[in-house]
Amino acid sequence: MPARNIARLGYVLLGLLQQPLSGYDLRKLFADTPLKVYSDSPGAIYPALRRLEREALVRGEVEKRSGRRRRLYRVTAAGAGELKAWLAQPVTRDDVERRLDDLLLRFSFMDEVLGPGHAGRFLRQLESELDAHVRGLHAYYQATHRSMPRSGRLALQSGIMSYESLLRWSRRAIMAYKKG
Amino acid sequence: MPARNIARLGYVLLGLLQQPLSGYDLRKLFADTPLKVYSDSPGAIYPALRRLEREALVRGEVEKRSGRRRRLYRVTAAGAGELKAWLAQPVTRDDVERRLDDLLLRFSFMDEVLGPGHAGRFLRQLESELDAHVRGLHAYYQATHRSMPRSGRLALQSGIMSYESLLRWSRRAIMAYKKG
DNA sequence: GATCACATGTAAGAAGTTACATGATTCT
DNA sequence: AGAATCATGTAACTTCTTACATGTGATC
Repeated sequence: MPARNIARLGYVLLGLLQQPLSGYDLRKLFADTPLKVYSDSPGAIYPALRRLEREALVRGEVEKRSGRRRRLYRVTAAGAGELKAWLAQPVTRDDVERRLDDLLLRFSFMDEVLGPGHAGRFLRQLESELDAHVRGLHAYYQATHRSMPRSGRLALQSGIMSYESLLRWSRRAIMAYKKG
Repeated sequence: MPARNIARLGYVLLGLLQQPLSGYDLRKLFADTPLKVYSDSPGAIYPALRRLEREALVRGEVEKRSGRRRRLYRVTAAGAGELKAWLAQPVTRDDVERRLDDLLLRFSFMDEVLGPGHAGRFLRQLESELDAHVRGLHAYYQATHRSMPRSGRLALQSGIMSYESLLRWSRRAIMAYKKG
């Protein structure tokens, strides 16, 4: 029943629309906050909202009051279900290796949407996959670093350090969830 | 004269083709090494190689010997020029905020293609922009963390920590280049 | 009155995804 | 002989980018 094709931006929108917002509000979020990684271009956001509306995952209504006309979007029950299904997916090795940003994005919505219990489970899965991946990266480094140019070697080190930093974060976050 | 439209994958290919490789070789690199972040799908790689060849940035020749026929690609002088122009761009705040992966990718090719002097300058620019961005993130955190749900706050912390980790890396890398 | 911020859209094109398709060679 | 791997490609579809377009309300 779920398994619609929703692009990453679609999930970002579903997550942010926990409170009703207009396309313009969303653009400002993408322009002014650390959500900058997502495009604030109208050519991305308005069509994405229309797609979600076509699938009945959000519903937009023109707001009457307050001067300018603007279309306020709200998540429907179906939309909330799609978001939950996305958030509830297990953490795979492939996610860690190729879609790390998605994992953090999912986590950022998790407390509000699925509750702290699920966020804790997610973090433990993440920690385990990160740990395994870091080991793999170290092995790869050991096997190859001698034959790499200096900047390539340093770039690989930066990738490893960045995964290690996220691993430390995940452990701290697990502690934060244990404390309640 | 440069300023052709080359997608990220195009630059990855130009960088890797410092040594002659086939499309299949490239796919294996993307499948088996930390370059996994790039797609190993034939529907991405073969068309990308053809585009580069159409622009005369690479040249592919069918290798005769050794059983199977395979098309080995080499970078042309024009291709090397495009790669250098891309690598030589200054590090901007926008790069740091929205295209961090590109910056690391560029750095990984820099030593071989532009030499250590340029790599050192790049690192100093990167360190400066990262430092400024980390300050901005801290300010944003201070201003907003009280009104965020726990998982959102933790996700933001992870972003900040990851930039801080890269900042520390950049300082270490600068030292490595000073030592020669 | 002009300019800026608000607010929403469309069109053309680039590039990636998934899935399918094909054939050669090597291995068991 | 059959399976796995090598090796290259295409087609349909989705989504994003860039650029253009339009109009309103608020501010100087």
